[in-house]
Order: sequence, then C-alpha cells, then structure tokens
Amino acid sequence: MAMVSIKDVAAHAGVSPGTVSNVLNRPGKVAPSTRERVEAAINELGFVRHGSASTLRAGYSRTIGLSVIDIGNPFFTEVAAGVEDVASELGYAVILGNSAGSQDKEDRNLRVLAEHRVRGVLITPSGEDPARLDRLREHGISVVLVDHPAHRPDQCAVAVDDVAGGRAAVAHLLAGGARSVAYVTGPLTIRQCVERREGAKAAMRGAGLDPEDLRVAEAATMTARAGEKAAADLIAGGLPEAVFCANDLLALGVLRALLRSGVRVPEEVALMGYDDIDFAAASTVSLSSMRQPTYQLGRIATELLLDECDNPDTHAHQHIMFQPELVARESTQ
Amino acid sequence: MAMVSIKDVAAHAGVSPGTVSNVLNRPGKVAPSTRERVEAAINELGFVRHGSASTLRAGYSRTIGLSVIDIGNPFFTEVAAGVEDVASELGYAVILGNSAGSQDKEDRNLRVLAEHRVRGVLITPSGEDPARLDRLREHGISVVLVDHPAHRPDQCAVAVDDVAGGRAAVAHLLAGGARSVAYVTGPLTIRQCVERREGAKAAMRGAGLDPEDLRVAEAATMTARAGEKAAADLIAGGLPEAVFCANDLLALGVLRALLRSGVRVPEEVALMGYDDIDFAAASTVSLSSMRQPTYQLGRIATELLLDECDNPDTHAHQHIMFQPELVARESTQ
DNA sequence: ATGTCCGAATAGAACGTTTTACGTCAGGCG
DNA sequence: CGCCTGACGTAAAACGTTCTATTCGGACAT
Repeated sequence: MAMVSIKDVAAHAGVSPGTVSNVLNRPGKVAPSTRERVEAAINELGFVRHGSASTLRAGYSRTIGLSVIDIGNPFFTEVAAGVEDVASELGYAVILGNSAGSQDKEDRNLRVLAEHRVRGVLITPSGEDPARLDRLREHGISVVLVDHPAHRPDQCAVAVDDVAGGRAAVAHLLAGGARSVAYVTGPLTIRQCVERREGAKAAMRGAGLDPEDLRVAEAATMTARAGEKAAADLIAGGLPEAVFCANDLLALGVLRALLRSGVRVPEEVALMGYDDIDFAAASTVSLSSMRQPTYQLGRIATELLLDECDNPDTHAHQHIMFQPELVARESTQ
Repeated sequence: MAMVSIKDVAAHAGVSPGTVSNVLNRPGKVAPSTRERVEAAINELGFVRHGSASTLRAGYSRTIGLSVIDIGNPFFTEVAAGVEDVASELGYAVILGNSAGSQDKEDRNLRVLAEHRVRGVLITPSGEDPARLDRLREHGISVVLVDHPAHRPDQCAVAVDDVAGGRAAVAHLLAGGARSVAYVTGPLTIRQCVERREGAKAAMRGAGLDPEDLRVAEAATMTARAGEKAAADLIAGGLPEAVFCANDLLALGVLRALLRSGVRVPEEVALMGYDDIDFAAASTVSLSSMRQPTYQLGRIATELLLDECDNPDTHAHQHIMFQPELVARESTQ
C-alpha cells in the first residue's frame, strides 16, 4: 500500500530523481557506479514506475488498443494471439475491446481507448464509418485496420481478399456439381459478409448462372447458434444443393442442424465455411473452408502499428492484401 | 493532434477547471445552467479526459487486468467474454495478458499491469507461487483468482471442482465398461491437470481398481496438436479401453489421431474431454465432456473484483466453487 | 595558472487532472 | 439588521514522472 516513488529511490541511492529517471530510460547516460547504486535501491525498495505519471509527462504511453468484432470467434482469438505476442515482445500492453457487433459498444470502447491515450489502435471495424476512426487520428492515435482494406492512403491496413475468397468457395461448390447455392451470412452491415457475397455472385456469373439466383439467408450474429437457425429456415424453404457460409461458426451450426434433420452432407448438400478455424477439420463431417493467415494478420498489423508509432518519420504506410486459400474436406466430397 | 484540456473547456465555458472536473465527476454538485454550458463546451471542443492525469491525481484507475493461460483456448475466451461484458458495463477497461503457460511471460504481464496501476487483476495463475500475487496486493491491487481456489482467506476466488470433475469423468468411462484408462494431460505444473488426475484416480479406487494403473501421458501444451502427438504415443504403447483428456482441445486432437489410425471411437476406445467447449458437440464423433459455467466464471469473478474495488469496506471476500456437469455424447456411446 | 570543454548530475518546471480549503452570494431566522 | 447556513464556484496545491536548462568538477590545452 505504501507506494514507493522515484523520489524515495533517489533518496535511498543518494541521487536526484532525475538521475533515477535516466537510469530507467537511458541507462547509457549515467555512470556505471551510480547506475548500480540506483538499481540496487530500486530492487531493495520494490519500486515500480507509475505508468500514468510517465504517460502524462512524456505525452505517450506504451499501450495499444485492440478492438474486435467477436472475441468468441476463434478467428479473432488467433488474431489477438498474434497481436499480444508482438506487443508483449516490444513491451507494450494491449487493451482489449470486444464490440460484439454493436457500433455503440465499439464507440464506447474507442472512447475508453482515447481516454487512455493509447499509442495506437488495431481495429476490425464493425461498420463503415471512417469518421469515427478519423477522430482518433485527430487525437494523435495511429490506427491500423485489421482484416479490412484501408479507408485512406495515409493509413496502414492488413486485409484478406474476401471477394476472391467468396468466388473461390462458390466456384468450388459449383465445380462439385451443385447448381443451386445458398449463402448463409452474418449481418450485411459487415463488410466481409458483403464482399464474400459479391465473390459468390461472381463465381455464379462465371459458371453461366444468374447471380440473382444466389439465395441469401442473413443471420443476426455469426455464431453456431445463428447458423442452426438459418439452416432451419433453409430446410423449411427447400434445400439448395450447396451452402456457402460466411464463416465456420455459421457453417458448423448449419452442419449440426442439417445432420439433425437427417440431411446427408455432402451427398445431399455440399457445405463450405470460411476462416478454416482449427475446429473445422475436427467436425462431424470435416468442413471445407477458406484458410486465412490469421495469426499473421495480427502479428503484421501490430508490427506496422508499432513501427508507425516508434518511427513516425521513416514509417511507410502499407496496404497488405493476403489471398485466402481453399481447403477441401469431406463436406464438399 | 491539438490536445484540448480541461482548462480549454473551462475557458470556453467561462468557469474554472475545478468546475469542469465537477461536471465530469459529480454532476450533482454543479448548478444545471452552468453544467449545460460546460457540457456544450466539451462537445464543441471535442474534449476527451486524459485518463493518465486522472489516474495520477486520483490515485486509482478504471482499468483491470486479465491474465489467462491460453487465449487460444475457447475456455478462456469465454471467460474473457464474461469479464469484458461486466467491465464494459461498469466503464472499466480490460488489459489482456496471455501467459501462454510461461511463468516468465506471466511475470512480465503482471509487471505491466502493476505499472499501469490497474485497479485489480483477474488471473488464472499458471503456477503455484502465491508470492508473486501477494506483491501485487502490497501495491494496493486487488486480485481475484479465476478457475483457481483461493490462496488465502482474505481474497476472492471463483473455481470449479476439478477433483469432482475428474472423478465424474472417469467414473463415467468405467461405468461404460472400460477397465483400462489413460489420462492425457497438459503440463503437471498446472493445477487443474493435477486435480483432474487425482479425481480420476479416486474414481478408479472407487471402482475397485488400482489408481496406479491410470496411464498418464503428459503433453507439453493443452492444444489439439499436442493431443495428436499424445495419441500417437498411446497407440504405440498399446491402446487402453478409455481415454480421459484434461481438456477438449487435447481430446479433439486425440480423436483426430485415433480416427486417422483407423481406431473406432467409442467402440474400441471411449473418449472424454473437459470444458465442453462449443466445438465438442460438433466434432466428428461428438465428444463427451465436463461442462463448466465458463462465461459465468468470468462474469462473477469480475463482479467480485469490482465490488472489492468500489466498496472496500462492505466487501466480503468469497470463495465460490462451482460443480462441473457431465455431458455424455457419442464418444462414450 | 587560466580558460575551455565535456561528462555527469541536479534543480525545477511542466504534464492534465482532482481535491481541499476557501470565497461569495442569497435567503431564512431570530 | 446582523448572523448563520447552504449552494456554487474558485484558486491553488498536489499526484509521480520526464525534460530542459543549468551547475559542478575535472581533464586538458595553452
């Protein structure tokens, strides 16, 4: 409870507070003998630097924010693991915000991050309103978009080509012989969902089908439970020959519901997910999916962000676009 | 970039900085007319409070730390979701730390949390060294243990009875007719792994078997990949009639490896996991598991922590112990 | 000896809040 | 009419760092 400050350390080591600060921040600037004395005092007293005071005076913190759409989704979990690894390597702390798909919650989280004067923010925006992010930039907070293309040129972004992914997925289903395809998607306010749909339509067009024939079922959230519900609707409305889901969680839900209703996968309905989370390979009928370099997404985004923060002058903004990779498994034969 | 401070707001509204602070923190203390004026100024200037300055002067922050063992494990993800929900409801930010099973990394994370002067810490400790946590307490940081029994009486803890869980799991396997049981576990430095093993032994004893006959295979991490490797060893050494895994990730890995080797589950080998993550029900052979109130664990732990922080005098420390629940599925017939 | 330069350490102001102690002004009461 | 009280505001001192002068000794050249 008895907070020991830099002053106490200074007194104990017989130096001035400024010297202690130097030992902490540029140990090269202080003579070895005094440095040792100060370090001894630090250990002896159990001093731990007051980050807020430091942030206040120095004008910046060693903290970044991470705002994701759904922390329950293994996709984001793996992104977070990449972020956390890099951040912790470089001595940064990560403040986590889960928007749970709600713009309101995202706004609240961003506000908290702004109050904390985080150095930068990694965000997978849940809507399409660049203005809210620009406001952060006005406060001197760098922003890197994760799994989202850049809003503007003077900004870093790391994304995966969702149109290509949607196209590849549906092309694969069509190549398997399906003629009618349903697209089970999350909220169409989410960019990924829209772009994967566009890709799906492109694939149909490419196969000489009418893209308008793509049957779209929109689920309220991108969870397995929502997938089950969507599948029930699908069954009620007459089954298509193939189903493409906007992510694996939805697909696993659809799969569960289909099997429970006695529908055979892939014999009666072929099924594709997206993200290739670990569990896709382990499911009842192993799930075909589109693999994304998830962990890398987190790592690279964080490296870009911290480079932008630590080397603002030499930093070159980058827009990185990965290509997803099709992984065929039992659910598409 | 032009930081607007409380002073600017004060000037703009024609009041003193103290009054602005009052509007922010105890709006009741200020006359409605001036309050409106100040609020208008705040919006007009786009003022956002400097959290570090606030923390520095007030002596406490609205931030808590969450340190987990493996953010990639859906168990912890769900805990984190519970934590995040409560924290964000009460206006607290959450700093995430992933110890990845390493004491070193956990130490680093705790240090970062201490520097940030977080109000409290939620932690699933990865080892058994209470001293490191006591050091936090000395700095006035409350600690609540998550998925771990209390180290000491004057401390909150939320746990699940792992011995009972291990016993129930193995009892279920034995009831299914198995006579030889293997236990696939994570590092035995992890308490949960040890206690589930003790429960498993107790179940064998209860069935008139020698607990020493429990075959223990220790994996380096608690992931599906490690489970696959452990299963390979198991196959090489001669298969038991039943396998109990310390968590579902390991079990999914074991399942994958067994099926790939042509071993039928549950006919040749019965299999139990632990945690009942969402994906357990969706796997190739749906996985029997021990369900824990995961999301609740996170919620309740956070509520206890914030109560301890916000009402230190009326707060009563609690040791909550949930009972896990057996969920039988195909993998045990 | 004197001046110069350099490394090493220091004093003290600043950072943006919160808080304490203190004014000020009305209104109510004897 | 004087005094007390309460409601509102304010001024100014903190909080623990970092940073910008500035000082202080020596070593060295002249």
